[in-house]
Amino acid sequence: MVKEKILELGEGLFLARGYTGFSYADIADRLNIRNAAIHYHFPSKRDLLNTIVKKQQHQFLKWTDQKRAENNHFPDLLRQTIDYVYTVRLNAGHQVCAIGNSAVSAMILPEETLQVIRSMVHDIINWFEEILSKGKKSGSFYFLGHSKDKASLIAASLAGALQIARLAGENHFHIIAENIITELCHNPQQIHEG
Amino acid sequence: MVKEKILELGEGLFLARGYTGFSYADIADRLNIRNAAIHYHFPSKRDLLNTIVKKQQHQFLKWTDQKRAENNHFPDLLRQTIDYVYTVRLNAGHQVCAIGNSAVSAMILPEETLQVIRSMVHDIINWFEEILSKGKKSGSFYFLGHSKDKASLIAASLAGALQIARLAGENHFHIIAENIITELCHNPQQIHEG
DNA sequence: AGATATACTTACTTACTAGTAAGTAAGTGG
DNA sequence: CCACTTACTTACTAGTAAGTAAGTATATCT
Repeated sequence: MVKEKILELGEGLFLARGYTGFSYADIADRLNIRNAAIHYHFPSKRDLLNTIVKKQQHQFLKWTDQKRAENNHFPDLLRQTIDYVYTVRLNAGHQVCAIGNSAVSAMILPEETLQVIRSMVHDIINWFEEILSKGKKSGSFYFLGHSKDKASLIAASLAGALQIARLAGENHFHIIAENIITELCHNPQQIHEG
Repeated sequence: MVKEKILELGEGLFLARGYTGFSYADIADRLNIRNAAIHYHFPSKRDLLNTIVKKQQHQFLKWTDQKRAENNHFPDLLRQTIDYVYTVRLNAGHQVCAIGNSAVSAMILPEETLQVIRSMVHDIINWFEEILSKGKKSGSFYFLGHSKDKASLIAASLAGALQIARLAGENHFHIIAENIITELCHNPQQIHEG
């Protein structure tokens, strides 16, 4: 379906070049259709962007629901989340995540889209919080302070890591991600007990 | 001087709206001059952007040289760095840092500018590394792994924090920044000694 | 068979983009 | 005082942006 392909290409272009960095012509050229065909499916660029971010949010929420049911080991769940939300963007060729991207365009983005993005930020932080607090209780994770604060720190770190990786090399992302996981899984008592 | 004002406005607009998110007209309108006057000082938009990022890099390097000479307490130095590089952007009204911004525009930015940005990424990471390794030796900081890796984690976290703050509220930045500092300054031995 | 909906195309408009060419007023140097 | 520079302006061009109006082929419903 063409509509689906427009969405996929639009998503890729948005995450790779930002809202003002791509045009309907970019999508039309790649699909070998005319500019107006995109307007048929998405009357305005705002409509397109809105559909893209809503789709992303929906997919993320569906994914977390599924993972919750699977009842995985918490460090695995963290790793899987990093893969699903961030590493995918790294491998898709110079993309950054929707949050980083939207933050840059925030002043130009339509309010409707910003509301979706804002709720996505909370969805991601809440998901990390859920993993972290459960993982802390079960003894898999060790960290100071509130789970919520640690969750937003991790969300910020990974969004930033994706950007640094894009400028300074892929390995930066993997190093940062491993650092986050190692720190979380490290029991401070272990150093002084052995 | 007009040239200086163009640079200042250009910097603000770039950090607030991204490279493709502002035009010469935006600057011209604000300074009540004509579009062509900007072209007189900066023949192309690439020239303008290049001057902006080079200026930022120069200022940062000058700042770190000065701070090195002052011989501050390391946690204070970290705090001052966060203020100088990031909090300024937060207070300037919905800006993000040059790294986050450039990462989003990376595919459209001229190679010349990307080279400056890439070296800025290294400058910032190297500066954090310097503070961290010295602070660790002197007993102010406690962390696992290499200083270099921790430095890039902190640079990523703060860049991401600025973006999350822009979408979800200023307090997010301060919470994340405090979390980073608290964790670094926390001696794991202290929990089990008292 | 006729009406209607779907999924486009062609051809266009309006608005804005970066960038340029030519001219000018106000200084500066010899 | 004349040549030249600085720092612009006016007026433009070429290209691209989003968006629209009108037409068309194909499939579906009745």
